[in-house]
Amino acid sequence: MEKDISTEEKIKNAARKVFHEKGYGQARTRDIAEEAGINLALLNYYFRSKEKLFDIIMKESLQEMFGLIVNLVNAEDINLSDKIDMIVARYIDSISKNPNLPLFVLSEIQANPHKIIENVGLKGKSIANNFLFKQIQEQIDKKGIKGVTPLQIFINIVSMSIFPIVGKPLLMNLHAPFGEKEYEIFIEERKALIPQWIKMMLQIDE
Amino acid sequence: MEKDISTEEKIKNAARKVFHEKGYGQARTRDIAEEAGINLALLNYYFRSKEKLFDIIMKESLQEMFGLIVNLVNAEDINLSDKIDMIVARYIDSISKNPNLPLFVLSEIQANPHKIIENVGLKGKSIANNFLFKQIQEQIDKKGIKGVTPLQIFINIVSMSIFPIVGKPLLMNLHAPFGEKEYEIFIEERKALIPQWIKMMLQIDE
DNA sequence: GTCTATAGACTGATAGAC
DNA sequence: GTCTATCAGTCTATAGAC
Repeated sequence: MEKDISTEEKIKNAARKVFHEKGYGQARTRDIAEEAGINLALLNYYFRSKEKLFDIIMKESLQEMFGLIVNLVNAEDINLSDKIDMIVARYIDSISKNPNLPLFVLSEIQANPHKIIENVGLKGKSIANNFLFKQIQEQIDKKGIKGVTPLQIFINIVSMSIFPIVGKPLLMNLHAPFGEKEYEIFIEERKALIPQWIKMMLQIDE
Repeated sequence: MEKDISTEEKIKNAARKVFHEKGYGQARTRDIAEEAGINLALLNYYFRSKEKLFDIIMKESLQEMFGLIVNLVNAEDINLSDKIDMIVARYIDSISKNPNLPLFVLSEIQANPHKIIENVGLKGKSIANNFLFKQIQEQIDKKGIKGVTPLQIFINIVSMSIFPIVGKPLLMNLHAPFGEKEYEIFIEERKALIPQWIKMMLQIDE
């Protein structure tokens, strides 16, 4: 199935998988080479070093994690209620397909905050002053909700969507009996529940 | 300030710090020894190997993360509303003091699920059927709330409390201008807001 | 471009003196 | 118990053949 893609792409796919699973520290270039079905030397031929390969994967991973909802957040032709539905659905679907992504990004930043943020280009970008925040603020003002900011609501959306997926192994071991099937149902239920809860917080009536 | 504690304790404190920051893979035994102010050989004298030392720290970390609220969750003499307040406050305070803890635990489980769960004793324990879940279920039944389970609510409490602390570095870089001071206020606000939101979900009137 | 073989650096762990 | 010195293994990276 990966017959017609370039060697470079094969290595990147393998690197993404291994880095996401093990993290930079525990990932071995040999693992990546083996996973890609090529020789170790070839990895350095294409990417010069483990670190350079990592930087590329990290940059793409950040893109993957935030690019997901950037369009949605900034869209001016979608009303707040629909937008909440769509952000939750998109986050849960996307992270479910790539469950290691958030923990990879977050823990690498924790292990090496300066490097990731400076070298991989995250500096200066801001999520404040986007259209979604404006829509939330309008709703807060309209209903006279006290003490709530758009950022708080946004963090709630992200928290409630991502955390149960990030914590899947923990959840499946702590809440027995909880098999794959039960977990899937649990997440599917959340896809409907989270928007309801967010709208409750913002007093959006449907 | 650490004059009267044993060498063993000094090493454990150093190990906890280094492991929590860097994770197992990127932590070096030499870093731990230096942080503890002792020689590398002494680390192996007390703990035989990096892995054994890690297992001890991981066991304690899990204890730290869950032991926190076990008493609270099982307490039969605290009503649901107060319990929600206390769980949120305790989680936020404790994780704020030890912000690397959750990501350390979660990402090590991700990197090595079998090992952590089997070797470090997490198997068989269940959070279902505790008194908090019973209290939440009663409230759900009483109000006739549809489609919501105690587990969903519990995950919401944990998600909304932990995630903003875990994601602090990201948050502080993505939502400029956001300094230490602003972040502290943001978290302090959440301490009051999260219980309100949870009670909203459960239709608890105060 | 892709391989084998190996250099060179780092890391965990131990031997042995005190 | 604590140290210095060092080994043995592993890892990244490269040289060089094809």
